[in-house]
Formats: sequence, C-alpha cells, structure tokens
Amino acid sequence: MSNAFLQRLTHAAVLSDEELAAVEELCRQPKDVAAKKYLSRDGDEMVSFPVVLSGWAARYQILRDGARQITRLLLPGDAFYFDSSPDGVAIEEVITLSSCRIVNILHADMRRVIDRFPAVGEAMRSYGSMENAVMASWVVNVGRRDALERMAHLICEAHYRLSLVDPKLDEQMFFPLTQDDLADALGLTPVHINRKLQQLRQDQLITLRSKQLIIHDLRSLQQVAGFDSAYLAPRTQTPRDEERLKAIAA
Amino acid sequence: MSNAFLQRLTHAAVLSDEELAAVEELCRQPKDVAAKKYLSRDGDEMVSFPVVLSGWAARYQILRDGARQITRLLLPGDAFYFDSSPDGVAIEEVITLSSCRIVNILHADMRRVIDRFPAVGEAMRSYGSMENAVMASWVVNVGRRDALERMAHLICEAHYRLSLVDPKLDEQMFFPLTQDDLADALGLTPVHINRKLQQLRQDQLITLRSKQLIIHDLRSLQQVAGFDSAYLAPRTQTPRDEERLKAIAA
DNA sequence: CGCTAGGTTGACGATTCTCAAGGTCAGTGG
DNA sequence: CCACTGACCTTGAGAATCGTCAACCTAGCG
Repeated sequence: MSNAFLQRLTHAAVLSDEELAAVEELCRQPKDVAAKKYLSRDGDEMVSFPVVLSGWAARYQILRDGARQITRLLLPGDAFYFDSSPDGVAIEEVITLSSCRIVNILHADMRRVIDRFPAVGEAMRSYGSMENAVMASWVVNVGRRDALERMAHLICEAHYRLSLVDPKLDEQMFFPLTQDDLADALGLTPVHINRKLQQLRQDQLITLRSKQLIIHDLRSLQQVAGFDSAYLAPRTQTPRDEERLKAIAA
Repeated sequence: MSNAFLQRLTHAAVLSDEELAAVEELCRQPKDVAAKKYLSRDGDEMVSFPVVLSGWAARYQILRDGARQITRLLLPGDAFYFDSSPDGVAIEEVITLSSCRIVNILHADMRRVIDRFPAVGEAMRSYGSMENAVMASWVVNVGRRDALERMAHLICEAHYRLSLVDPKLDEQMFFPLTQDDLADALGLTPVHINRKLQQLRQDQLITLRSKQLIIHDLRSLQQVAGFDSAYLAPRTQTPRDEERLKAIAA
C-alpha cells in the first residue's frame, strides 16, 4: 500500500530516493481513527501535525451564534502543517469526516529531516503553495459563485485532488460529506443544499447515495462549476516516480 | 525607516541579528510602484516573489462572467511567497491598490539564505501559517457572516495586521479600498457595500473619507464583526526586538 | 422494532442583487 | 477661469436567491 503523503510530495517537488525514504521514516506509526473524532482542538499544543493517509477530514471554525464554516477538506495525503500560530497553539479544529488512517509527525522530527534534506523543505513549501491555492479558490467559490456552481466546484476539486493521489480513480468515488457538511463547507443551509443537489441529479450530472458519488458527466460538471484544474496542477510526475514510490513502500 | 518585512518575520520567529541581516540584504533594491499596477500576472514565470514594504496590494481572480474576487490583501510586510504552482507559474493576479514600495526577491536568493540559516525557513513557514489563518478567516467571513459583519471584520483585520507592523498606529489609518474593491473582497455588490457602509457610519463606528479611515469605537466594531485577533496573534516580541531592527536598518 | 442521523418538502420571509439614474469631486484642457 | 471628464459614491424600486421554520420521511442499526 503506497503512502498518499509521499505521493503528494512527489507531485510537489522532485525528491531523491533518500529524501523520500527519510519522509517515509516519519510515517512509521499510523493509527486508525473513527469518523467524527477530533484530530486537534482549539488551543491544543501543537508539537506534532497530523497527516491524513486515508479517509477524509475537515478544518472548521465555529462562530458565536453556533454557525460552522468548514475552511478546508483534508483528503488522503494532506497535512495539517501550516496551521498553527507561531507559539504552536492550534487555532482551528480538525475533525474526521470518515474513518481515517492518520500519522502524527513531530514538528521537531520534520524539522530535522528538512535540515538534513533542504529539498524536503522545498517540497513542503510547494505543498503549502497548493494549499494556499485551494484556500483562495474557496474564497472565490463562496464569494462569487451561486449555490449550484459552488457544489459543482467542490465536487470537481475533490475529484481532481483525489485523482492526484489515486491515479486509477474513475467517475465513482467515496464522498462522505453529509448535506449538513456540504452546507457548512459552502456557506449555505442544508435545505438549500438539498434542493440544489436534486438539481444536479436531475441534470444527470451526478448520483450521490450512501456516501458514494458517481460523476456522470465530468466535462459538463466542470462547465457548470467554472472549474479549471490549473490552479492546483502538480509538477508532472516522471514515469519513474510510480515505481520508485512502490520500492520505498516495500 | 525600518523594514516592514523584517518586522513581520520578527513576529513569526526569533531570529538572530545575523539572520535578520541576511534577509535585509535581500531587500536592497526596492522600487516604487504606482496604484493599479500589476505585480504579477496570470501565467508569469515566477523566478522572484514580490514583498510589499509599504502600501496596499491585492491578490484576486477573475471569473468567466467577469466577476472579480479579491482573495487576499497584501499589507506592508506581506510577501507573495506561497503562491505559485510547483512549476513556478503564477496562478493569480496581484495588483497594487495604492502606490507601493516593493522589493522583488529571487526565489533562488531566498533559498540560499534559508539553506544557510534554517531559522529563516522556519520564520517563512510560520509566516505562511499566518497567511493560511488569514485565508481561512476570509472563507469564514464570506461563508457565514452577513454584509455588515463582513465589512466590520475586514476593517478589524486590516487594522490589527497594520498594528503589528506599525506599533504606533492609532484609530486613524490609510484605507485605499474603493467601494468596488470592498465589494470584490467581501463577495458583495458595490451598491450593497455602500448601504452597509452608511450603516456603520450612522452607528458611529467609523468615518471613511478620501481613503482615510477612522475607527471611533474599536471595541464595538470588533463586537459587530465577531473579531478575535487570536487567529493571527504573533509571537510576542521581546523588548529588544525593536532596537535590534533599528540597528540593522541603519 | 423503535431510535436516530440524515434527507425531503412546502410556505413564507429576508438579505442581497439588478438595473438605472443621478450626484460629487478632483483633475484637465480649452 | 470654467466647462468637461472620469472615477467614485449615492439612491430608489423591484426581483431573485437563499434562509427560516416546521413537518414528515427514510434507512441503517442496536
């Protein structure tokens, strides 16, 4: 089973076998976490950062009136790395949306690897750029798209990001978000999500049932969303990357 | 005249005189740029990244239908560092909102400094965390706050971030955003901005005239906004930081 | 077999948008 | 010196998207 985190970094920068192995070394003690569990809570001391190896999680904030806004999805390969204030205290909550396989990497350990292999630091910086691009696209999504476009865009983004880590992903995918989750991710109400979801179904664009999402017409869905994958386009993987990742996982 | 970028990094991490001097070295050739000029355009090769030493700039995206969404404000001390795709191509546009003093730092030069002084890399990572926190708060702002709250929040954020770089900032500040800019930053229309701005004025919270903003009652404004500065709270500066920055600027 | 999380539907209301017109003010050229 | 221009701001009326409230349905699960 290959490591989604290494896969992500491979998309971010060219790393030598030695460098990949050093990162892999950090992922030696994964643990399984059930759905709806906190990975970090507001105010926690962040001596380590979680990396999602499989499953979905979400970062969110709660407002005074109890409203929740999800600010980012953590898909397989994503790290909660650039997300603590300088004094090392978590400022947002992270919750699993499905059962997940998680590694907690000590900041000190990662730092040691980066000191030894600056290219790893570069890869993390590059990964941070992609995170940044995703967050910016969320601001655009919530700020300037209507409900239908937002939903379509979120689905396109998730599908595209998953395809980076799982090259053999087809039109069917695991999609654990409830309508309440979708509402909190897109800045809408569950009722409105429900209605627009029905419209996407009626337009023959998707099927969504018991956490399985089928995209019937990706091209049209992207058209509706105004989705252009360029903003999170990876460095193109070299043909050898895949076999190298396998070798290291072994 | 002290360097806003060094000031920012000082808030992000503890840096030695030597490390600060190395970064200062990178800022030796600033240039003055007029308002409404592009700092980088979609598709530009990003061999260097701009740092704003004074003035305001904005990152934004344009949608198919011509709508614009500002995704981030670049205030003095901010860097456009985590913002290129892995192949080094700019994915968003950056435009000056006022006349600005800008330095373009070569990625290669920054990398050399980081290789020599890993703490600078840590400071940049920490700066990236703050950027990330700001972007997340924008998602929350646009996703879950109404028009009045959004405006109040943007003002509080700008005021707070400016105060980090200019400790003697009082209730009056330079605020170059037009109502159209505000609309594009907050995901609203200029007409609605106008109306809610009047409400903020009527409520005796602010005065805004010819790019000068006066906050009459910061506490109440924060109350309206639901603003809590914790999410971008810096490492508390040591008393000596200020004099050290002065010494290096000399 | 009932409980509960999650999904669906309807009626009504509110925030925000659209369109369209007019106003102010600083700068510019005749 | 003054009319003109363009950027920016203001105002009104009507429409649309989205929200609120409240009820009911469905399916998985202990």
